Amino acid sequence: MDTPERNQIATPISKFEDSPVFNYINSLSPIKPVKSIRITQAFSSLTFASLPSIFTSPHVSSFHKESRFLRSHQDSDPSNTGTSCKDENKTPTAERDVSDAAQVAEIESEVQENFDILVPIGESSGEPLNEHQEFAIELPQSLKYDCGSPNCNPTPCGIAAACTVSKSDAPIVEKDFQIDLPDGKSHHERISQQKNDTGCGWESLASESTDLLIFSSPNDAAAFRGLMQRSPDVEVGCFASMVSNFPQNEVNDELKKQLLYQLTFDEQHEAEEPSCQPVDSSEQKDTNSLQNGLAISTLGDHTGTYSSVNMDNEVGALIPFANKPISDLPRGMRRRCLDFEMVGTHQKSLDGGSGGNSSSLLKSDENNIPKNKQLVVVKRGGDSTRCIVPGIGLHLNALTSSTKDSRIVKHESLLSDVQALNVHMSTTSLQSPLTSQELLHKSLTLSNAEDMDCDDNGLQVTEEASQAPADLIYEEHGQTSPRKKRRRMENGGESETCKRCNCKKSKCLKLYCECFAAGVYCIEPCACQGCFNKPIHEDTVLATRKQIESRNPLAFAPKVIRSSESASEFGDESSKTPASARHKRGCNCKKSSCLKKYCECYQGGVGCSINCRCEGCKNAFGTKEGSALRGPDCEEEEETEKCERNKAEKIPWKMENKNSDELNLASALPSTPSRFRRPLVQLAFPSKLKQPRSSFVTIGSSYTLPSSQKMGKPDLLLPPPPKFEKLPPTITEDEIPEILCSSSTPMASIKSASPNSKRVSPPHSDLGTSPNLRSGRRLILQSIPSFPSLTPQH
DNA sequence: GAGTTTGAAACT
DNA sequence: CAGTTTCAAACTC
Repeated sequence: MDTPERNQIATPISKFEDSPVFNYINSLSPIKPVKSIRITQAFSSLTFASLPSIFTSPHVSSFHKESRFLRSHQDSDPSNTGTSCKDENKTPTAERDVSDAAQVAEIESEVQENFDILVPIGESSGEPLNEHQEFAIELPQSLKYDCGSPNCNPTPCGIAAACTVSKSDAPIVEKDFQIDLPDGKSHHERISQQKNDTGCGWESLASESTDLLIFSSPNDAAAFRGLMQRSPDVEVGCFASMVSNFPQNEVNDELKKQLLYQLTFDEQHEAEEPSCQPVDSSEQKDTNSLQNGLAISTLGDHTGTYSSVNMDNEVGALIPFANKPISDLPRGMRRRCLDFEMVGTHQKSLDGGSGGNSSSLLKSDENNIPKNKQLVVVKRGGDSTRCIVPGIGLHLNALTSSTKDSRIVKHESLLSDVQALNVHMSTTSLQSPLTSQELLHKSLTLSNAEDMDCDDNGLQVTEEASQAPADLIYEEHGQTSPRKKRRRMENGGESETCKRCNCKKSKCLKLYCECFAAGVYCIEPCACQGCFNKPIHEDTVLATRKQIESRNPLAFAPKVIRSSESASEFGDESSKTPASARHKRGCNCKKSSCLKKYCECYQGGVGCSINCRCEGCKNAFGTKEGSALRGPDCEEEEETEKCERNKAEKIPWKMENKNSDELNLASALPSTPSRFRRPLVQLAFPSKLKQPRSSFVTIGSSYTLPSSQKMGKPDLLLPPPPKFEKLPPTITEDEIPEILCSSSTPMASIKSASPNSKRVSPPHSDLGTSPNLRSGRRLILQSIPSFPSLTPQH
């Protein structure tokens, strides 16, 4: 789609330049390096991205596609994998190549280390070729990123592409790529590709995942050009990918070195056109298809790589990202979430054998990697563990409210956050590799650190909000029963994250299923039986969804809406009581008096309204009678008072949370990643907002939990808060129509929303230090389709 | 952890 | 649209 890629990560280029590797390369190359300028770019690209549906499905389901890709790729190109290496070793020339490759590999690894890029080194510490192969997968992504980012200097990418294509003997498919030359000029380059092997790569990329080629069209690129600044990270990634490829490609050392050098600086606008030439000369035969094929699958992983760069080198690097408009980030991440979640989940299982599995894109070998560089092992396993996090916002928010208490986060929440991010990414072409990566990387890094805490579940989540919003460590060690997790979440207060259903008969294809209702795939932790709500059954899920929507278009729409103005401003909101939000359809409680979570209103943290048909309503957030008697205006006030009274007795936590949350949001969001996360949450919010259950939380909902809750110690005085102690996911009424009406395409939705400029933050706008949470959130709501669109996004 | 309660979702 | 059934979460013990 149109998603521009951004690299928000401020790459430590300077560091790179200072590194021995750099010097070495520099010495080899006639080109004189210019001191790189560190660019912090605000990520606005996301804003443009279309809102992806939670279900990555039709369009997205990058995961599936990726998987397919990998499979096909492998099948078609067996030589690319380990076999190729063996063959090379057998031949004399191969030896030389191998040695060269090894040398290059060394360099590469060093370079990468310098960049703190996560690399799949693990298995192949002794096998340069393998390592390279693994690296090779990055190339496609690099291309993607470069191409994707408007400002990004595509040269490297262009080169890479050219290389890939140049040697193909097979029939080729021509594609137009816009390449920005170092001199700043852009022109179209016709790149031919192999149709057979490569075809799967580029073509697939183009056709199947429009995401990958974000700016395949010049127009798009131009459109976004102003918005985004190319980030060094991207370049780095490209660079790394390129380098990795060389050995495989049997590129001669000189060329390799030169290329590396050029690539490195290309981004800095110092690259020279000649850089492409080496590529031409280089021989890329086998790797083309592989690289291309992997490209899609690796996206998620890549993200991680980039993030890692930021994370390791600079905590502050994340900031730029954080500053980006909320709407932007989440989206981008969504798509990737799927991949990432896998990463996080599988980390532990790396040893197990990701091995030949195409799924294992990134592997890190601790031995090979410097301490501070945590290897992220990404194992792309089957569909099993994908957790789409419904409530990223919550988690993130919770995380952001850094405190020791917050530190221990249920990894579930973290996962969910990450996943949610991934989901966004996956659904939208826009990806902010950093976000997902950051999370993962951070989590990984932290996991090593002493800070980690282990959950009952075995998931390890560590959060350091104080340091960086993105500092989240999550690791899944084991699984626990859904109930346990749920409990945890409740206790911890971050529980909204991942939904874990326990469906036995519905196959998770009905609204009974919380996961399905939330628009997320079931994940490993779910205890569901005969679950079809998995990426592998994407078609089924989508079809079912459509069917349900056909019956009830609002089936997946948020159930709780916030009264129009309330949300506009933090201050306002903080003063408002839950009553300002209402359950759209109302509840039908008869025995629970709307005082238990059986009641959707209560669960959602909102008062009952005239729409409710409840009997004996005693909703602590506002009774039906109360709302009926008073007008909306009075209602709020009265309810507020009422609520306060009630809360004091029954559910103080709610008010407290809300107020504090919002306040915190106002104060804390700016600095924390949560800002953008919130939007994500909403975006991610599936049509159905079961707040308590889903992790999706409306902005302000869960910013700060009482420390006790965070710690997992609910206030004793209070009744068990609804799952979302935070605010229930709510959306303003005026927003709802937009959301519902909003087309699946983000751009369109944005456009429609943007007229209400107050709410929408310009994509390019730099939130900077003072992000406007509201705007971000609003933007999300408006732009995001209530439910993941069933129709593929183009 | 098993069983019960509850109300939404689904079905008729 | 109303009544009934099914379902899974919420709750209780």
